[in-house]
Amino acid sequence: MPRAVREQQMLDAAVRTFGQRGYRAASMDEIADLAGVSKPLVYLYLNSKEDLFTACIRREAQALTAAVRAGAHPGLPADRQLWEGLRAFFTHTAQNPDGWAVLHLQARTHGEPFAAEVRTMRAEIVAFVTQLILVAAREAHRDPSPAEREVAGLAEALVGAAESLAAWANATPGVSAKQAAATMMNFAWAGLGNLMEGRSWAAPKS
Amino acid sequence: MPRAVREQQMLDAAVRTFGQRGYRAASMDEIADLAGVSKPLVYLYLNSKEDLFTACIRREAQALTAAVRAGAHPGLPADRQLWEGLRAFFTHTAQNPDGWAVLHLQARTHGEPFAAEVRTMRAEIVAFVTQLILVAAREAHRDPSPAEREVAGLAEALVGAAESLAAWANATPGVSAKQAAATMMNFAWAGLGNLMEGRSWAAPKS
Amino acid sequence: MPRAVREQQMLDAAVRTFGQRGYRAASMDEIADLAGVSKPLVYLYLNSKEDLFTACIRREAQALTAAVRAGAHPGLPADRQLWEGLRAFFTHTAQNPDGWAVLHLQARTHGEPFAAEVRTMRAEIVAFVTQLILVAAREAHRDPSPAEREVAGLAEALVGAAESLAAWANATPGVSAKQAAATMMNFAWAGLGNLMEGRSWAAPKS
Amino acid sequence: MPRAVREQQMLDAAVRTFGQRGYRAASMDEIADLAGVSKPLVYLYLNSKEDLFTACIRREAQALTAAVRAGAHPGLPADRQLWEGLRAFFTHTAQNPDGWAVLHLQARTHGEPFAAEVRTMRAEIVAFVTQLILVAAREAHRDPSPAEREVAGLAEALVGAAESLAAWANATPGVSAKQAAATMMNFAWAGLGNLMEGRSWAAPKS
DNA sequence: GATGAATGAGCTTTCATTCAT
DNA sequence: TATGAATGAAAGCTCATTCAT
Repeated sequence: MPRAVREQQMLDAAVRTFGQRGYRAASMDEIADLAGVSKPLVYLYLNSKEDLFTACIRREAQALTAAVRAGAHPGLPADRQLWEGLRAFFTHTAQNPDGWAVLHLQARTHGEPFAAEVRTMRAEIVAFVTQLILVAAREAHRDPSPAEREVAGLAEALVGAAESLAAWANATPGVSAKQAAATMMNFAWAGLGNLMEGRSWAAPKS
Repeated sequence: MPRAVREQQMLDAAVRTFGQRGYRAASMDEIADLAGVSKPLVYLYLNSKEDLFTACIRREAQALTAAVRAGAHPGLPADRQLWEGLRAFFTHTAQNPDGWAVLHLQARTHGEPFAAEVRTMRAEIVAFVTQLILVAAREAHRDPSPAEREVAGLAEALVGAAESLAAWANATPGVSAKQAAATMMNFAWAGLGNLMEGRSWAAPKS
Repeated sequence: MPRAVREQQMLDAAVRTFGQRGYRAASMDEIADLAGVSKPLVYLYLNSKEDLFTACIRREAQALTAAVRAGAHPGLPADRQLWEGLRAFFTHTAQNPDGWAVLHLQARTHGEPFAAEVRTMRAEIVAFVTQLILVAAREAHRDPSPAEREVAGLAEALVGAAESLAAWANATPGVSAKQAAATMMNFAWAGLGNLMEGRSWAAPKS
Repeated sequence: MPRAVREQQMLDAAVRTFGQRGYRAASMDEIADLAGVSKPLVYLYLNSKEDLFTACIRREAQALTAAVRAGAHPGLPADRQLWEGLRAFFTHTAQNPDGWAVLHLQARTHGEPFAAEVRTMRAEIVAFVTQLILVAAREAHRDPSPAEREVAGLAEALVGAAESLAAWANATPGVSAKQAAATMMNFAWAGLGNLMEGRSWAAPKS
């Protein structure tokens, strides 16, 4: 059996095991068994548990960002792009729960080589959202364009809200990807709209 | 040294170790060392690694919800309550990064006895926010009051956004708890305001 | 509470725990708890686990040999003495199962300081039986008296058979001490009787 | 080195260690050392200390019963079968003192998973002896055949006596298996002979 | 006379990793 | 390309034992 195929089988088994058991609790034995190969072969192809986990994170991160970008076509208006991106995100996470668990839970929880990997992916998504917000600001002829830090914070909040809703949608029966995306839009777009118009909530002086 | 004091020392050490290393990677040896006691004493007082971790989660969850509730005084108008609750939340998480890591990352990542513990706490906070939204709807004389599922989704999104911002604020130098709270309010309040007035973003057909 | 009384309570607890759990599996914690005292007191009175176990063995050995000797009055004819000794033996072991477990199982199984203690007791009983056999030989005017080694072997066999029957009687409902003793007499006395008369089973050559 | 061979080496080491130290006092470290392998290999092949001990018991029980049955050929008259069985028994126990210690002392002393294993083997031997006694009764044209419970008790006593003599023969220099068997026959056969003829020792009315 | 507080040492078990083939 | 055989290192947990009071 060709190496590339075997490797994908191993990564499949690893994502499933890491996603369900966690990085430390997953054993190379179990992964090799699930992949239907012997342990030395896993080491031959993927070097070490650390490298294997990193490979899982990379593959799943790639798949997720690809899905989101594929949803949001550059030509559309900003709100439509956001809407499509969110739908793609919720759909992908619902269909790849183990991959999502690896990215959202496991990779961030197990320290440095891995957290960085996820930060990179997350930064990419946050950058995508940020740019969307700036496009929207331009579309609304907002002048001057909003402060960078403010936009960064909003993008973070938006992504965090989406992540949280993904978990909620997965756990709550009867909530579809589309509904989750609609909730996100309702929640976020108005707040962003206010930003466009330069209004903001007035913090009390306390 | 009296038992109660020692127990708190142990919990301090455990929260720090679990927060930084994760549940599996943290060793009882390291925790005992950090607490300045021998391992058997940790077992004598706290029974097992599992029980110790659970005790950490409970203590930190209690502290966090107490802080949030102490911030939001029931007499105030809803937006003010939300604002104060958010400030308390960001302040607490900034001051207890290890405790926050235990609750937000570790406890959710390491399976069933622990995840349930955090779900309980999170449900409490989500319920608190939900009720705040409903109060706001009443204050705005919204009629009929919004659908339960819709409110639940928004509360989830709001809490998720706040969790995400907490991590961002901790990691980004120069972002204060107050600023994080302001970002949250800007992000969320207008969206909620739209909800109050019955408006919503129109999802495209497809 | 006077020391002597406390000590007996501790020995009671220890015999029970050692008898049921075994020497290694019994923990000083459990013994102290069962005795209703704190662990340091057990050490103050009985020094160490080894000494405590030895004290248990001695007390139970003493009680058992005393019971057997009390049954067999020196004045009676030899068969009657044997009969009474056996009855006393089966009665005592049935009434003190934990003590009997300590002597018969635990003490012999856990190596040298302890096995010697039981060998001493057993030697005493074997000597008693041996002497009984010799008395019987004299009563039967057997001349010359039987070889020492032969008698020793028979006594060993008799004691072993009795020990085995004790376990069987304890485990089989409806078998009384008296019935066990009768079985022993039927089994043993005739064999001994043959010995008295100088007859023996002819081993085939080969 | 092939697995089957290694496993036997491990069992050899384990029988020796368990026989001399006892189940609890024997450490897996010592067993692995004595077998000339590392500890993980012992676990890989034999699972756990409990399983290892059980495997020892089973192997030794099998070997002992096989030896006894191989000695007593079904065609012979009952007394001759008994004689040969006893010789085989004493020979085997003398040649495998550690295995005999495992069966006779350790397995019975350390509680339930193990004691049952030995009870099974012992029941098999007692059944064999019982059947021998019944055959003898038939050979002697005894009518009616003796009561079941009586025979069971006698078989228990006989086996117990043999077990005890085995220990004695092992501990007393200069006592051969043949001599031990002769002592047993002298002790037991006459008693059984009385049984055959319906005679019994008359218990005093107390 | 009695105990709460504390520990050094040791145990069973698991796991990532590597040879030799 | 693929694996059966093997291990160093470490982790969770328990226990007999001792102070200080």
